[in-house]
Amino acid sequence: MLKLSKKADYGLMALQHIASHQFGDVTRARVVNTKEIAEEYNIPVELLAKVLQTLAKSGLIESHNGPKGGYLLGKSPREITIAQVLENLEGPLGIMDCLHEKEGDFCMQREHCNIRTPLLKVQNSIYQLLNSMTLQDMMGGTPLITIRSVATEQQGVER
Amino acid sequence: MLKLSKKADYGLMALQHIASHQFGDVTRARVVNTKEIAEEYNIPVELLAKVLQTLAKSGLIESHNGPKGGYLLGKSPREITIAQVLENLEGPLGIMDCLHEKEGDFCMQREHCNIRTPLLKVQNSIYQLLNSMTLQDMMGGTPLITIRSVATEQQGVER
DNA sequence: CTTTTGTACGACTCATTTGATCGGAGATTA
DNA sequence: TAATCTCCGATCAAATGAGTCGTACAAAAG
Repeated sequence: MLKLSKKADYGLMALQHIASHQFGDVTRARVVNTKEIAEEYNIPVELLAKVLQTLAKSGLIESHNGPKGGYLLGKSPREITIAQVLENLEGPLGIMDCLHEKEGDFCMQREHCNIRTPLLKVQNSIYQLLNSMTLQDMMGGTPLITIRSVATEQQGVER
Repeated sequence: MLKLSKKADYGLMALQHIASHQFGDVTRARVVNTKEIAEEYNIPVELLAKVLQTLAKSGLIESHNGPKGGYLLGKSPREITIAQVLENLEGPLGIMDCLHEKEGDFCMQREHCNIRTPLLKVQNSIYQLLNSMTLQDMMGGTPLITIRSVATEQQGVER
């Protein structure tokens, strides 16, 4: 129920990985390639490649072609929110079809629908939640060796 | 993305309908049957029937058999939350598989997963949101007040 | 300049989930 | 007691998503 798609999962993992390596050593930001990420997290390479291509197309990451190539973050980790990632990979998020449909394309129940208004509020709240959490916030919670330097210099999620 | 299933939609509509008719006249609570609801909202009768059966099995509504039979609310509208309805119809809600799996059934990425912790917080926030909104809030009476409290009460990740 | 290595990109196939349907069993009213 | 209306479990078809394959392109190495 309300489960995220694999593409979304893989995309978030990859972004976290790229961000960690890029900010672990700022002077010479490491370019990470698809194969490296795929092997690290046991993700099918071709599928991950497709995900990264989509993210690159939207500008969240930059692709560098050729040998020694790979991906680099396109924006600051503070500017990349979970909502952005999900929408880029899976289209606009809405808990109901009719909440983001165009005019004249109503669902069968629209006429007497009695749950549209309350669910719209729920949807907005969820979006606000996802849009308030950035990639930066996601880097603080996992004490990995490679990103320890990052964790010490900036604390992530505050509540 | 993050779309609710048809069963969930139909279930919420039906519950709202049942609650409205029962709440409108408490002394002789009207028993509404499947066909009536299906026609009102243009829902396939057989599918709606299945949804109502599931809800009845969990105790959220009571089924009365025979002619003049139908369904009745099993609990107070205040005690029925959206989260309860969704979980009864679609199983435990989790934005990721690994967040409610049993021991020894880890996903492939679990070993080096770097997004588990932050996403767990997101999931908890969403659950809290859905569990704080009741059927009472969804009824026509005073939707604005109750819903607004939910939106402001959301315990998201603030920065 | 040629070769080699690795990425980018599109189309395709397969599996899982979801939506919808059918026929039978049980219960209540007349 | 019989007829009618409902609940209920099992089954089938469609849609969505996960994953794969093969080709084209770009850059570093020889």
